Amino acid sequence: MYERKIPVDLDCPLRLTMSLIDSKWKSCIIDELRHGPMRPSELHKALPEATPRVLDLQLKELVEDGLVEKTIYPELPPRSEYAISSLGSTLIPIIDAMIAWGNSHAEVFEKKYRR
Amino acid sequence: MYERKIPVDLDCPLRLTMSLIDSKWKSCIIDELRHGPMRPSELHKALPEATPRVLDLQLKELVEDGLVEKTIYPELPPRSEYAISSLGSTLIPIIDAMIAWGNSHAEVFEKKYRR
DNA sequence: GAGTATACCGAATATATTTTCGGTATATGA
DNA sequence: TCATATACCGAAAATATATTCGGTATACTC
Repeated sequence: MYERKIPVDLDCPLRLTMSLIDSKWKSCIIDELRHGPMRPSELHKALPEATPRVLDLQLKELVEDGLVEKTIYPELPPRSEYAISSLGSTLIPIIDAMIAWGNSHAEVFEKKYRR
Repeated sequence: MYERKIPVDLDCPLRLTMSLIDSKWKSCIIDELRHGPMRPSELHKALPEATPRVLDLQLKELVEDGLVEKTIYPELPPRSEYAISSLGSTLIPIIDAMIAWGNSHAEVFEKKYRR
């Protein structure tokens, strides 16, 4: 996450949690990684609406925050894998709750957000 | 929420849920309103880091999304109150889970985000 | 009459975030 | 030799979001 001029008060536990997952793709990335480690190219196939660049940027932040772990294999062509960390996996119940909420209430927002 | 040029795929339940609460102040607003209806001026006192303007904008979106209900009292000076709706209250377990997570892991991020 | 408080809103500006584009490097296969 | 695939990154542009400023209107108190 970029540094804000006026930094958010992260003493608030809600703000702290939100700051870790509230970007456009982070929660989706965590949701994808729950089933096992993935390479960046696999992640892009799973989330085709996200550009490789933005996945790269957000994976980097997730690693910095300790929610995801990166493994580099010294091969050519290069290979790396990203896996959810034990800290990151503690967020899964929250992700699950949001998925369940979205499924339960999708109809309410169906018309509103229909493309 | 402002309309995106390339609209997000809200068929994904996770993205749908996130889209409703992932702005800077919405989750905080919902958290404040859980204890009862509040007037805009009260909300601003409770969340002094948020400007009245941004609270106004985000309350408007929360009302549009059906998560918050607005009551206008025909008095002068004007008075209005915002209350969490029954739909909005179904988000409270998610908010609670995020608060609990933030409390549990605050130490991990203490140094990182210390001002 | 001047100051205060209320809720709300338009518009310009500032900031944050994402996207787009192109480039690094190296091995493989056609 | 040329195209492909891999992961990654810098920089500019585009977009999204938040902030700042000032203004609307009204009734109250001093």
